[in-house]
Amino acid sequence: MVEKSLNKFFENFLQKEPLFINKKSLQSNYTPNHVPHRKEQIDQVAGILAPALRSEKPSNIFIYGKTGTGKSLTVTHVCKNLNQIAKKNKIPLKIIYLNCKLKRVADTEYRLVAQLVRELGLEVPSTGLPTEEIYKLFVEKVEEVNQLLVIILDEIDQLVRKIGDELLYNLTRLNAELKGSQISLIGISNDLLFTDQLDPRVKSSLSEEEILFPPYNAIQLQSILRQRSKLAFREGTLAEGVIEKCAAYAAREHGDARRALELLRVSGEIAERKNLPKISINHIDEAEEKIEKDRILDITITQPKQFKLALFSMLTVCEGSNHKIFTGEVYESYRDTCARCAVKPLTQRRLSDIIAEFDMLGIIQAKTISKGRYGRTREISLAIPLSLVPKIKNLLKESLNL
DNA sequence: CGAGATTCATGTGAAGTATACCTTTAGGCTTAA
DNA sequence: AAGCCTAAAGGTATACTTCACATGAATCTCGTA
Repeated sequence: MVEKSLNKFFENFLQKEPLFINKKSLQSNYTPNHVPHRKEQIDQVAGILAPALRSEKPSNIFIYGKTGTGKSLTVTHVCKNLNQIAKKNKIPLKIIYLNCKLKRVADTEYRLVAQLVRELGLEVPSTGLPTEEIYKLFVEKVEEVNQLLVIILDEIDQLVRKIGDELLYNLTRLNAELKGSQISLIGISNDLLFTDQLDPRVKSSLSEEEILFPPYNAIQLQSILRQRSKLAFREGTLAEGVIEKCAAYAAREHGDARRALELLRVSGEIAERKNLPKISINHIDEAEEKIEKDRILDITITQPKQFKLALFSMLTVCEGSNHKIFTGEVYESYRDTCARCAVKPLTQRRLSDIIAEFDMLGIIQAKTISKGRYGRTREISLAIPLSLVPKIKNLLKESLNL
């Protein structure tokens, strides 16, 4: 019985005209052949990197602009082309892209360099070696072939905020040790004021060239959406005004094109699931909710155990009280939670750091305040919709065996 | 009444510890000459 | 004697703990008007 209805469901699914022709073109890692409204920046990046084709070291580049202004896209687009030409003409050129905020991948100096070595095709242990040694391995591996190496460090601001700018200094200094090869760095930052916090030496060598990416305006966003949706959807799937609304939503958030595209894609998925032939304006609101929800759920389930416990405690305390909550309360609740699932609790010192990390992730907002006679603490409030709290708590409960 | 001292709860930095993993080295065993 | 394997020794990065000091405004204290 069940089998039969399931069969039918899949049959129907197959017969249905899909809304999407090519969903990939709306996903955030997609690189279109043509990048609109970024001609100037593309030319700049290309101009700076071009000497690589003559085996001269290109200047380091520092790129900044808000999220979704096409920074990564532009750079990968240029590099893709550069790589093709280099390959065709047998020019030794290697381009490595690294996202620095990935937890447990590139969030410390050791791990970042280790990751670089891995990209060059050499397995290295996750811990145990001196950082010096890792640098040495890296240099050796680079020197194996006389080549130019372009390293793209995305979201570099997050990394430096966490571990300082020494890493960048070391990287820029490596060129002095290299004989046949040379390294160029491309730093990408979402924080416009980031360079101010850098050591002047690092700053001057990292930003030999600087490129600013301004936000897209609503008109530009619309044209981007049109271009991509032509690839992604069957004709006539978009109701009147859908693109305009997506663009408007994204323009409201400092012209974030990534968000606009995501809105469109998720709207499409929602419509498809509902068996509707068209995407309507209402789906966009649903999509916005879903995106936010997915983002938060994704962050929560990928946290390490102690972080989950801490989050669970914060949610519990927040639920139970209507005022802003403080570190002390969270810690008490956290200890209870630990006791319930037989985990040895961390110290308050450590919890304090964990809370600060959640603040960075944007799950909560934490502000240190002084309550005068009653001490000093963090004032914590949730940065997620209240309606989501029970769902997250359940998820956490499950994964913690509570 | 107001200036300055006090106080509280926790932020925060530095140094120390536990753990998991790494390489090196020394000793013991086997093997081949 | 040379080669190979193994286990101990000695090293590192990372997550965490311990210790000690810093913070900063509400509250208290006490001198003065």
